[in-house]
Amino acid sequence: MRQGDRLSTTTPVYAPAAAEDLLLGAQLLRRAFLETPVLSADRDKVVVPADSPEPPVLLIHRGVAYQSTALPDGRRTIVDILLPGDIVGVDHAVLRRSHHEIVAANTLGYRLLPPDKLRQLLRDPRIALRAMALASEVSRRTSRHLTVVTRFDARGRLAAMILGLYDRLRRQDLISRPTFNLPLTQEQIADHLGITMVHVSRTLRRIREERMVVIDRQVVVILDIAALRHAAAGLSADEQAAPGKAAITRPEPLIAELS
Amino acid sequence: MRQGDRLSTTTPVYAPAAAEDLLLGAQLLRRAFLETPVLSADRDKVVVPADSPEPPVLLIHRGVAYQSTALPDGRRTIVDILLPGDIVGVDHAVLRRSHHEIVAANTLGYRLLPPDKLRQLLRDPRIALRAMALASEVSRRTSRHLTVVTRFDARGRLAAMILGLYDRLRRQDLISRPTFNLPLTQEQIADHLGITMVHVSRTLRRIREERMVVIDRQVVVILDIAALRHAAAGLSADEQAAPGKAAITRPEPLIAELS
DNA sequence: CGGCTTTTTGATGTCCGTCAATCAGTGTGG
DNA sequence: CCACACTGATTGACGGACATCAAAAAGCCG
Repeated sequence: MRQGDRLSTTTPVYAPAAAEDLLLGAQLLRRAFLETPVLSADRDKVVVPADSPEPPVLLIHRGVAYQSTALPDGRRTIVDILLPGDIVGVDHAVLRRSHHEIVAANTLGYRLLPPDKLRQLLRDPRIALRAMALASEVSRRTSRHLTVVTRFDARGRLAAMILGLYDRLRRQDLISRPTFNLPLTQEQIADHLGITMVHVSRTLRRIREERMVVIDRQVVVILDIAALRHAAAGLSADEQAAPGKAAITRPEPLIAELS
Repeated sequence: MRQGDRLSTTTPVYAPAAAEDLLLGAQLLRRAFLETPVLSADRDKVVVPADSPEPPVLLIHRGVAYQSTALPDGRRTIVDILLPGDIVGVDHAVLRRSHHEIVAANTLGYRLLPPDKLRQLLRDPRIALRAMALASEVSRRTSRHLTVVTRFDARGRLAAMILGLYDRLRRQDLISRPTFNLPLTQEQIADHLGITMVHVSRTLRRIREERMVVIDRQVVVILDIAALRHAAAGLSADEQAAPGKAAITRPEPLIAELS
């Protein structure tokens, strides 16, 4: 199963009539990225500042980043978490300024495409379709997160977050077992879920005691994925990514590198 | 000031290099819509069901609609509120199924564009750019709303909602004074802001007593817009839409029809 | 070993949810 | 024209989930 299959069969969310073009568009866009060098950023480094003019599009190659917006009172919201393979900011093709800042959560490898280059690529309708699909995916993720944050308590939010990350990592073939690396501090998790750091800590303890998930030192181990899905119940369960109940053996995590 | 100017001067959010194409794309897309008949839906009518296959794109012509997702336990989240002039669902060009359902909040006039027709239009790079811009605008609104909902208390959320609607209506030239029609029940407002109906009622009373905003029977009258902006402080204040302090004279509201 | 960040835990308060009853407005039909 | 039903809004009492404040413990690194 290579890149192509993934798009058309494993995630059948796209219109059949557009599938072929989308596939080609994805390849073309990827090719354009591959002509750019892999850049690197350390933890907490701001890769794309907020309000930066002519913001680039980026492809996460390795590591984790997040998009955030700051409020004048010093608080912030982490709007989205970015994983290897994610393409962020396709809308930068049309925007004068970026809305969010993009920050490396750990050591990050990424590629940049300047916006005029992207605009040029978008002249190809297949790439344009692909860009729409990428934008749509982000938008779907955001609105899902919105639902989580408005309707779930801290436990449900945590469950939904972990499950969401797990499913995304699975879909990208970056992990095969229910355990992975999550390079976020509890404060960052708090800023993502709209609760306080203190409450994140307490809630983590709770779900650990429930033998649902163990999160220790940025390593996530899902113990009972059924319970996890139950706790995050009601979310469009995508497609059930894992067929059977996950019985973990040894925690041997870490997010793999993107090909 | 007609349609064109608005895009380039009144809302200078788009990249200069793309401005001209965006403008043309907007015109072309609009033209395509204008070839379709104006349909009509009554209050509470589901215009686009959730999960509907081959979902169309729509242009709101008159009235207000909202996008929502239901949870299995019967609760729902109203993700976005749609006003006259809004184009919703450009990502339906690539999706096999719609994510949200779209419901008329009051008597609604709208136009539909089937997805294959949109795909065909997207072959024109200018329209593709315009579609990206539309998607970007929705995404910006959603993430702003996410920030509001995660960081503000009920009073702040209400303030942000009212202010957001006010600014959008102003920008579309649908109102000129700080008063407008909001055809949502308190329960719908609650589902949008992630609080309960009961608490919406209490909070409305509170901001009324503070002489900030009066909302009675679906008519919103902003009494002190400075206080409102202060209560919703910290949001990217767009451009300050109203230059001076709004001193209302007579409440004479109602959302105008789109040309 | 300091000095730093990150996590943990306790005590206390509050915003908001839940439950429940009442009220106002609108429409319906006898 | 007045019951009647129905939806939407209002208000009170009470409890709980989460925030805040504060301090200490645990990692981490030079």
